[in-house]
Amino acid sequence: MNSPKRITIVDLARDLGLAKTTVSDALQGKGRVAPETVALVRTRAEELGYVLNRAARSLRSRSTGALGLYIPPVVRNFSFYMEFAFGAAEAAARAGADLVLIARDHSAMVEQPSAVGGLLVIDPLAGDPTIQHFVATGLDMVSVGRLPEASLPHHLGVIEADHSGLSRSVFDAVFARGARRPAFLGSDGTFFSSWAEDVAASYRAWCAEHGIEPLADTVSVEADTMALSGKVSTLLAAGADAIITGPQGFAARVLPLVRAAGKDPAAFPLASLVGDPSTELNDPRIISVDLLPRAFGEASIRLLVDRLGATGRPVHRTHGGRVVHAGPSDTPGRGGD
Amino acid sequence: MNSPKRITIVDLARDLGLAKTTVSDALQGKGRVAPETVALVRTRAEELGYVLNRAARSLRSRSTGALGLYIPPVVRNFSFYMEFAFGAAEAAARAGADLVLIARDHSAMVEQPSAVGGLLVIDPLAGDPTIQHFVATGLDMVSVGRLPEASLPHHLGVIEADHSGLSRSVFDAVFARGARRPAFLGSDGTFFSSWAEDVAASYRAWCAEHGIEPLADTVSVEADTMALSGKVSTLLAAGADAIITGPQGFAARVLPLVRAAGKDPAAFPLASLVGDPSTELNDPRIISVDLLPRAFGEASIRLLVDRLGATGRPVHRTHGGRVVHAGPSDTPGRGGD
DNA sequence: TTGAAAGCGCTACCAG
DNA sequence: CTGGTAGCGCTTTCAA
Repeated sequence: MNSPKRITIVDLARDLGLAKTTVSDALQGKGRVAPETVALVRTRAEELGYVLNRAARSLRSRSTGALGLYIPPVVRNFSFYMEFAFGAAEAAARAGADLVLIARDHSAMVEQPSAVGGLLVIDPLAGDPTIQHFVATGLDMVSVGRLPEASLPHHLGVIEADHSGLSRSVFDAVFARGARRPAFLGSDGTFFSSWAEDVAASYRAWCAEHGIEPLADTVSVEADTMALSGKVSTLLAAGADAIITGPQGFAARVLPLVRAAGKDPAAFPLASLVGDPSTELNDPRIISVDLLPRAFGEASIRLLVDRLGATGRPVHRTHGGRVVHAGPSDTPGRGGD
Repeated sequence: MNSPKRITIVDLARDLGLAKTTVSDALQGKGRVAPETVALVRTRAEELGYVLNRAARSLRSRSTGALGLYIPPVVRNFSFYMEFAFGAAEAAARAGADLVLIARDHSAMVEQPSAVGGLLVIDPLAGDPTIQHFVATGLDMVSVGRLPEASLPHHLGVIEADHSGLSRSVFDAVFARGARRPAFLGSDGTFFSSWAEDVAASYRAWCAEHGIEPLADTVSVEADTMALSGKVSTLLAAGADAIITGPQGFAARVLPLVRAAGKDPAAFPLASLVGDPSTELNDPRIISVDLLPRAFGEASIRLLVDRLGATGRPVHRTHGGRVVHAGPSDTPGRGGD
């Protein structure tokens, strides 16, 4: 009933009358072996059902065929991150690696670190102990969004969407629909990321350019309807005639609140800076940014793979996104690097 | 700029004047060491920035702190699987393991198998070469849905939702809304799973009980609108006065097609047996089954963890789900095992 | 083109 | 309670 004992390269070598070095080289096509020998070894390996022992390989060669993805706990439920993760898994597969979803907390990682050869950290919170741990480990990493720390060893790259440009397009669209006092509802310190910074700064700059007095507030990404409702009331009382929300899905949740407050949704523009596919991207009543999370995940892994083992200052890349209006006038995003 | 050389237990042992065995035992609390020694070793380890080498541990102890999740390529984009995966990652974390998303194809796995200690395979297609590979490897595994093969070594458990019961509730609901010729549109061979079997069988049985002539057809889970439209036309022409769809999201896609065919959606019940959160679960026009994918993922990992290393026939567990009507009369599902 | 030896860092096993 | 020895399966390095 149990594994009948797994076959090793030593077994293969004995069986073939070769040295285990030769077998090893033949199996991974290390060049020094005669083509016929390679064929012979491979055939026999298949016959005997040989499978490589990854642990042994890793131990000796200090390389693991896996890449890690760390998503901060607060936001793991957002569909943006799920789609991102699946895009990343796909890209990792193309690079011959598995993708490890790292969800354990810091303490557990000390006793049993993840066996990954490179790490993608997405929207990292300042001082997140898990990330500190990875840094201490000396793991090569690429961040999605800028890190709170100015400079970190082994931080090899940054990839981000053009949040300033995209949110600006949204503000313009809201303005074009007649809003003259658009309010901004961003995320608070429970989820601080460079994205949140960019978007808030972009709002202030846009207001300044249009001679509009900013009307901004923040909520927790974990806010319940009660909390959200309070914020919305305050903004409306202050004279908001449009609301642009930051965290994914919040615009859709604000919609009924606005209606309940007696506003006509048709005359009250609503926008989401991270469109939720389930509730926002297909809703004609909401202007939203589609960050193309799947492609984002793929591009991020590509950057990580490109930079693995490299040194020097972090490389910077930009990922595209697009603004989705109700009408047919979608604004294509700027992409590539 | 590079890692200043990672510290090992030998370094620690030398530093402390102890044997490396003692250090090893102390670090993992193997009981035989004096409490003070344990404290001493742990403190010093932290000071020196020691991190365990997972490869070495795995090699020696034949255990990896990671569990794998394999999702067939055809369906990876369905949000059901994404939510499932994140639930699984969370549960794995609680068990002290990482979750590896396995997306590589068979050929790549031979040269570089995934370093996992147990595997979750979900809705496996008959003859999927990747799964065959895992079986050959002798990896402990649990399947979500029954396997096409009758009996497989190391297949330690099966977990599934009560698809027959849930779909029956849906048929009843459709009937209650007045439909007398409800058609069923299931998935075809591009995605064969025990779920598809159960649901189709359940439909036929229900029809027989109600003296209704079955009206069923199948589509590819990858069907485009054109293909879907053709199927819908055929069903309507055959006299369908309601449509129940199998694959996630198909009911929402059928909705506009039905309207285009001149049917009044209000009088034409539409149902989804795997509700899509983005388009179906919140739509009052569609009756749908919420399989609670996140909790499903968690329960699946728990089963895997429970059964790791065990032997014998596969254990069977049931996961709950619920039917979501437009009204307030949701049917709670049966859960647990 | 091939082989032999050494050793990656850790844990299992058996002495003390 | 602690230490020594062996060895997991592989790749690296060097010699033939």
